[in-house]
Amino acid sequence: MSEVLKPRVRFAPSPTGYLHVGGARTALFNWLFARHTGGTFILRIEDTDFERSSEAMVEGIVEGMRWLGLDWDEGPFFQSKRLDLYTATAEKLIASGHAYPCFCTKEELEQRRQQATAEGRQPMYDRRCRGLSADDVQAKRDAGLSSAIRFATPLEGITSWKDAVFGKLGFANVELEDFVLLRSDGIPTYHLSVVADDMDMRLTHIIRGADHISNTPKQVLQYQALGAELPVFAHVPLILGPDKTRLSKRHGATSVISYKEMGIVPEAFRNFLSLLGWTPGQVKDEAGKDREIFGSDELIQLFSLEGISKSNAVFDNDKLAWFNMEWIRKYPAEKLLPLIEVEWDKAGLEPSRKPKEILTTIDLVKQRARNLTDFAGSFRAYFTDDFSYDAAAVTKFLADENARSLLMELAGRYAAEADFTEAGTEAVLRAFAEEKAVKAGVLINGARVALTGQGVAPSLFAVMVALGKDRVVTRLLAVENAVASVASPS
RNA sequence: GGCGCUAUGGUGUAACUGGUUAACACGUCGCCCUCUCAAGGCGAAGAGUUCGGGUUCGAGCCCCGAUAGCGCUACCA
Repeated sequence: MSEVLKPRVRFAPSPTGYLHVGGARTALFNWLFARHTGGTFILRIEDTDFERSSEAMVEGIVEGMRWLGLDWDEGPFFQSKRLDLYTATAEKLIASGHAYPCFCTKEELEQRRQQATAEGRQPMYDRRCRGLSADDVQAKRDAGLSSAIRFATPLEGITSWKDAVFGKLGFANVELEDFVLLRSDGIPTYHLSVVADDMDMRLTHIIRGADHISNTPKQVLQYQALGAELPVFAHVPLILGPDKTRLSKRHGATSVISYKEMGIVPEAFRNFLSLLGWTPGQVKDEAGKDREIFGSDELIQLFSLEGISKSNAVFDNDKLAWFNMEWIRKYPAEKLLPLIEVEWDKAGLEPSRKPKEILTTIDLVKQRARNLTDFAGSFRAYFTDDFSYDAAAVTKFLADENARSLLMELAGRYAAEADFTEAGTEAVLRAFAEEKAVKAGVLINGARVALTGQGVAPSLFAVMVALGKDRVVTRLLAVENAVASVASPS
């Protein structure tokens, strides 16, 4: 009978927008909790607001979750297909005297609300339909009036629960209005559908944004009215923008997918998000300092509700950039390649290199990548012969005609060089510089631009080996093209 | 306005059940390395824990008050 109860949790977005970072973090925490405890993670789409919900948004959410590697065990369930459950739940509530029909129209309600605020009163529903007798109700029904169903909140007392993050939380019942469960068109409101579903899906823990704290008492009341056991509520603090207001479009990218498009690697985003409002405590590295780079297995192992913080957190792009850099460097080239290929496609780049060369080259340049788009941008010349020169770099390092002719001459030396290794190529260049009585730096910097089109690159000789002898010779000989392309921009 | 929550450097966090000069990471600045730029190494600045009271031998941790920020205040979710 009493098998060990495995936690059941859910992520329940409403498809009224793409998966935004706040939602993603909630999903992540639920997922981490489920995986840590060996529980079940359910995806439920809260699409009872037909006006604002759309199929495309559902796909956007799913895409975002897949990108982050958040897989679910059950669902997706759609509330729009479970309406019978909600009406049945509402009827139970009516039968037990916990809910009642309300015939006030939206317009009447709105008008009373405005009047109340104008007179300085609380704009709360005045419960005028709560006292309707069975005859009154029948009479209105006969007159063809439609009704919403409201919950009859207790007129006194306190509704409280123990939140896993915030501790004991409570609201005076007088502050709670007789909220609507079922709209007059029979569609449930959020208040009803969440608890009906959470109960039906036997959820044990409700991990969600702290913006839901205020309507938790409305849900607790329904659990009590239905005689159901309360799940554990865990409210997660919100994510704010740099100006400490709730993160929104004003702050720039807010959808998870836009971070993918910016060249962020999923591990980096997940790692960053996990540490926003949660901490595993002190996890030391070999040097005894706190570590923050965690892969998903480690996050799963470390995650616990106790580590969730109570205060809101600011989304810091700089820190995300740092995680991204760390993770790109950590990725083996084989794993990076498919992600890079997406960037190449977008940039119309077709690598003119052999697959094996590509992998070693990725390993060389990933050390200084800040995001995936770099591989199709400033690293372009490493993968294709179809690249252009950076004007500033050409002006800075290839302005001297003499240097350019030396580079062309140097090409000849390389063509004849048998030992095309880092040490070999360096020896050739330094000997050549000495012979011509020029500084090696001049040739090195010039060669870098000729070979990569950029003023910034890894160590020149490592670049040479990565590109291979033929390419090095060809590109050095083509050094005048660099100057020409910059002088007469197409 | 009402109700609720929160409050540690610029940012994210740490600080065992109150007990050394409040720690770590990102960011910032400087130095080193060097063929460029990152990275890396070394170092520095930056909070006396929102403010004011109180309890205590002792408070970032407990209590009270203030302030600020955020959330909710819909027949949205």
